Amino acid sequence: MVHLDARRRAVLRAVVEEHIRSAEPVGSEHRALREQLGVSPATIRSAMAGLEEMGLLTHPHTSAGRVPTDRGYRVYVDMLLEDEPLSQAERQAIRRQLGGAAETPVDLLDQAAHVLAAIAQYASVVATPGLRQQRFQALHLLPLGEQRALAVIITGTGAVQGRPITLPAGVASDDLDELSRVITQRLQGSLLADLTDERLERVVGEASRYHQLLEALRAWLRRDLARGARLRLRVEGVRHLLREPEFRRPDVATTVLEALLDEESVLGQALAAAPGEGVWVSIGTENRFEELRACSLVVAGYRAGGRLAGVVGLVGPTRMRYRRAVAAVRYVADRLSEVLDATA
Amino acid sequence: MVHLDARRRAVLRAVVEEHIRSAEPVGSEHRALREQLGVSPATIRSAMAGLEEMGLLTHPHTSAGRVPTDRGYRVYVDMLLEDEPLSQAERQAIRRQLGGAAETPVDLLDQAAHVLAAIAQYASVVATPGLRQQRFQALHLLPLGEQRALAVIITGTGAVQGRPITLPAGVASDDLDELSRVITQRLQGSLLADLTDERLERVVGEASRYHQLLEALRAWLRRDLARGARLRLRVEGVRHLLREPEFRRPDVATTVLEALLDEESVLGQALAAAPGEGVWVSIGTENRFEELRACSLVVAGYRAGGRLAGVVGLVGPTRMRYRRAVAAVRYVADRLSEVLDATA
DNA sequence: ATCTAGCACTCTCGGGCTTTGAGTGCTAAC
DNA sequence: GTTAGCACTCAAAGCCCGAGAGTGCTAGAT
Repeated sequence: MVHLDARRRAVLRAVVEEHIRSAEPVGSEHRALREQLGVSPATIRSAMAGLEEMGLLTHPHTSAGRVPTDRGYRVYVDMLLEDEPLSQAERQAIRRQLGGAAETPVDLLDQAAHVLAAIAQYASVVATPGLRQQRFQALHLLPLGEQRALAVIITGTGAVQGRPITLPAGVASDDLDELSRVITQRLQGSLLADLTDERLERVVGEASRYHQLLEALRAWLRRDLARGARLRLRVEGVRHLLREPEFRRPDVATTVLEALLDEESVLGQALAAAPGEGVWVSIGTENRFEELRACSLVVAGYRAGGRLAGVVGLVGPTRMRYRRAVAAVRYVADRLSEVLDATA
Repeated sequence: MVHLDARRRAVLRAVVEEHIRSAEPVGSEHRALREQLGVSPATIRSAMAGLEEMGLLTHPHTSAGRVPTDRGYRVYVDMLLEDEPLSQAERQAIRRQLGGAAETPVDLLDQAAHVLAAIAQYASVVATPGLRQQRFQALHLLPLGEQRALAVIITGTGAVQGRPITLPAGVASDDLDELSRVITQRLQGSLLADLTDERLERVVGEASRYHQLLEALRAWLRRDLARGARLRLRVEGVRHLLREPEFRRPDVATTVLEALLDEESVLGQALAAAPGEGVWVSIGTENRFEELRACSLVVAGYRAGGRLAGVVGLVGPTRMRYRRAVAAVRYVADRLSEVLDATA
């Protein structure tokens, strides 16, 4: 942990906040700075020089003002960040969006992404849990013509997943209902991730004639497990990023947008680094991925059915309005948990 | 319809194709042009002057070469476009992606978007039909605790849509199965768009105690109808656009990306203008929406279950490789129709 | 009648120059 | 420890100019 005397602390905070506001390097004679700190430019200069020595500020070139480094933002976020509660109107807007009509969970998460992007004016992302993170509620095998059926899994959160499967020879349509009922009864409440091969095997007895059918189900789940690492991501409000001056350089914009839109695995894995508790901030080069080095993430988990279900967050430039971002993410995550925990 | 003599025709084609290749204004002394046309620059110049007069070419400034106008591209596409069949390898790649494992329709469309973007190197978009465009296959009401049920609609293409609804007082869990069966039987095969209020009403008898439940179903469908205009869109390969020189200007890029990503309704409505048959090309200012004036769309419909189900297409700069784009879109749409028509 | 060559003209682009001014670091006085 | 003064540095902006690309026009060749 870095130690800062009161003066440097004040200077760091002022520089960071002013830079966040203006997007320009901040000089020692800057008006807002002088007013806020009430000391002479020379004094500010010496503090700045110290902060630069510590690696918290930097200089684009000799005659420019100071700009926070990623480490500078880190210290700011860790030590100097004050809460900036959302306005009453904003809270209401969020609650209205999320508390509205009983939607499907997917709709709800879409709306969360939407409102978060709108309020924070950055790109938002919601990672919805893969199948395996959810609890098995029921399986329904629905006849779908000759030798084919639609397998529908319903999860604890009310999500519905269907997939057509081919029936083994010798399984009639009439068996499907019975089979559905048996499987549902036996597996209800299990985490889908826990449905290992053996577990499924035991459900209907080993040498059963349903073997082939179970195999299909298993393949389905396994496939979903494989893509489980990269959760399903919903990204919204990308337009806000393009307004930020740091993303006006086309190469930077391209890199970031690729990471957000086309290579979802990058963002997904970056999000996976978030701890379960609280609001997590990852700044610039702290991100595991090169592509996100111009960005910061502000992320929080949300809960459904009493368990951590996914994460919701913001992506912005490192020069991000962390106060607002943290407040918005926290509020949305909390509301989301409230709604989802209630319905599960 | 514009009339062009052979010379102008050849010059227009050469200019358009060279500009597409190089992204630069094309001068009358341009090497490729002279070689291709085999006449002197002066001759080319006079043809160009004529084409400019007709509004098919333009001049960024006095001493620059010519650039096609939107109308120029239009004439090129309508009169001068030759087929450029995809390579064997590309066809195979597309077929592999689309013919693979029996996926859910949604997965299939995602893959179509993916492979199309990869092959054409532009952004791709796939519009999947709204619920109402599909045929009703079955309804299942699945108990979901106290007074609540999950209504699952299965459509002809095997798509699954679920939504929790609240049961009217006096409807027990046991009734649900029976009710599901009745509704399924009566409605099977109907187009969801045709499920009008009266139609639903008749299904279980008028003053029925299921009234409230039907009301919920109806609301669901109606809601989907409302959002039916904007189909569900899957956009991929946006990164390719950012590589194009015309999208390097941040304001242009912002406008286009907003239209593609955040304001799906814009793209959706633009796509809705596509006719059902063949490959449709919409160039720059021909697009209904201001935001897309820097873009061209190349779009074709695909069929499922014997009916037009949705559209698939590309979004690129007006300086687009139309030959490739048209070939790729046509091929993907055809393969998609093949697969979807087969499984429906 | 069409094409070509020649030529004067226009206008953008890029390089190199200078000026400007913001911001710094240092030193010495308070 | 703080402040004022001052010389120094360096990017950004403006400016000028030459180079070069491309044009349109006209007169002559085919």
